[in-house]
Amino acid sequence: MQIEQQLTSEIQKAVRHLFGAEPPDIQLQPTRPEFAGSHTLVCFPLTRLSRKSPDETAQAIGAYLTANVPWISAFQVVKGFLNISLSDSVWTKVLAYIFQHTAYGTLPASGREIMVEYSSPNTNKPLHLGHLRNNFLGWSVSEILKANGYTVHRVQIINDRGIHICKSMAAWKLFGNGETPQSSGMKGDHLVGKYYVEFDRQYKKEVKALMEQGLSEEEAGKQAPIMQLATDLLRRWEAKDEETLSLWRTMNGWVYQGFEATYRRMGVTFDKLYYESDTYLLGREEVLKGLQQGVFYKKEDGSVWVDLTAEGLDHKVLLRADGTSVYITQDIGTAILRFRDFPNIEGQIYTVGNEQEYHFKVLFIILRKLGYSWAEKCHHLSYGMVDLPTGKMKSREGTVVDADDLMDEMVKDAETLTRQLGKIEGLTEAEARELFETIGLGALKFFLLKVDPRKRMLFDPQESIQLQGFTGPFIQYTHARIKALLRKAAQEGISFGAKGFENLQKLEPAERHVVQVLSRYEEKVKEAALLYSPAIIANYAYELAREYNQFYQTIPVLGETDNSSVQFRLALSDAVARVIAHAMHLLGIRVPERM
RNA sequence: GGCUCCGUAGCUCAAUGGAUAGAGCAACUGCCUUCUAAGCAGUAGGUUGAAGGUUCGACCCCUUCCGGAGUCACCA
Repeated sequence: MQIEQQLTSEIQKAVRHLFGAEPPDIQLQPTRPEFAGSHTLVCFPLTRLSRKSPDETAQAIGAYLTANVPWISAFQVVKGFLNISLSDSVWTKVLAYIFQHTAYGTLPASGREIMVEYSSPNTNKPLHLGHLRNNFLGWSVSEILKANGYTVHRVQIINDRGIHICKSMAAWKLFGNGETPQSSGMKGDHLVGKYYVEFDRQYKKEVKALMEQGLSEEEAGKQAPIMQLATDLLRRWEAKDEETLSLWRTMNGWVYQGFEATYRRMGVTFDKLYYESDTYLLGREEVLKGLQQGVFYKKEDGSVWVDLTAEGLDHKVLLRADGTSVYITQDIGTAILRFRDFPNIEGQIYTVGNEQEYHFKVLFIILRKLGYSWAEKCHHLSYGMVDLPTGKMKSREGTVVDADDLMDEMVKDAETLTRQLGKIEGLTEAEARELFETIGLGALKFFLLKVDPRKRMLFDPQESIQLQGFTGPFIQYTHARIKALLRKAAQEGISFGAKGFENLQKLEPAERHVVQVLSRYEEKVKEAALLYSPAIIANYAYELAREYNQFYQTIPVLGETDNSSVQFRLALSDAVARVIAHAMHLLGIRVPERM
């Protein structure tokens, strides 16, 4: 895929020859569809060299190119823009290249290694819509980095200890009557989540009662018996009280079983799990070392701080007066531990909501101050919250869109529509189920990934998820359609290959357009990695599918009489199907053979 | 209040400083006797929050304001 480079070098030659000067950056961009041509040269920056108007400059370069470069067939000047048309033989060669490179879109291994963290849930409640965005993003960015030649290690840190799980434990002790996932038939994470909500309900009741007795809200909050039970459980946990540890292990075990089912359905996996209960004491040593090196300072009360005013930030506590760790201390320790576990990684990517931007800014500065050069390559993959029409999601109050429920609903919708359209004929029950799953999850993932990760997005359960238009199923459909076409070709005994169309001289505009979009794929894969943005891939996949559908709708493939054209169109279709499958794979979305 | 992010069609979202700001949904009109109509073609819908500035050229960069969100915890 070196058209761009070759074209650039020809333009540089032209500029040197015509204006006798070394050209600055050549600005090439795709030609807008309403004009003829595929590449557009922006001529304004060249006017300083040419000492001519933009139009005259463009005219001169265009004339030179068409006269001297055999594969440039035509040009057109529009208001300082030089639109360049390449001969169709270039495009047939491009297609031949893409068709023959089965790994098109996957860049060669770079030998570079990187870690991506995502998910990292608390264990007191099931996963919700926000986690879905997080997991799909983390997964997709990992795939995109792999396609860019990286070796990727996917990890998460499971926040399995702390007051939140103790709250669920407290409520379960009080109201659970020994309920288990088996006895209730509930998924483990949902069962534990139920008691988390139960805790909040009871807590509010108690606080209200205490306030009616004249206590302040703060005081009432502390004295509420159920809160005292929870903090007592936390104390016992830290003191390694066996009974408490046992309940903790049991309830976390329920949650993990539930999570596992959810992750499996989401199609998400991890290479290594870190548990906060193992890592929460880490970092203290590092901070003490930093204190000795004079990177940090100690206050009279014994607490340890870092001064970030030079970086335009504030002072930040790293160890409490009693010597215990805070959140960021743990993260310092965990980061260093991970670099010991994976010595070859050059950096870490943290998929965490944008409300923690300040935290990660501080974390990376501290790691740099401690002398870890890899801190430069640490990146907070920050994403915006998913809003509901009703406002913010609150786990405590149970006003969340549950991940399992949502996936169920999506798959059900997919099933309803698929049946309505009569598309399950000839499928076994198992195949049909798999198809509903593929479509439903494809719609959900695509919906969450097509938006720029940084942006806050709105999720309207009633209207947001569609199966038509700019959606995953639209792209899946295009893929299935091509597969049907290829099956039919095989049935009719038509085989095809790059040799079959090497002499094709003339292309239809619709054919040319599809090849042009195909030729941009690798650029997009690089760009997506650079920006950590699956949205770029999603938008590209949609553009490609749309372009192909236009072709498909207007140009016959198997009905064509000219054999070279049949060969070309089949190869084109095959290449589109493969690139769609590749792009969707980068998004973690499967594509069906039929739908 | 300081800092960060966001503000684009009725709604949800696009647009490496480049051409007449594009899609989908919703609304309206066409196209299944031809490879899958989850499709295609078309109509309508915009003072890109506002005002200045830089530039040959600004949704994009700078300044100020308006509106929204987040953060500034010895919670995680």
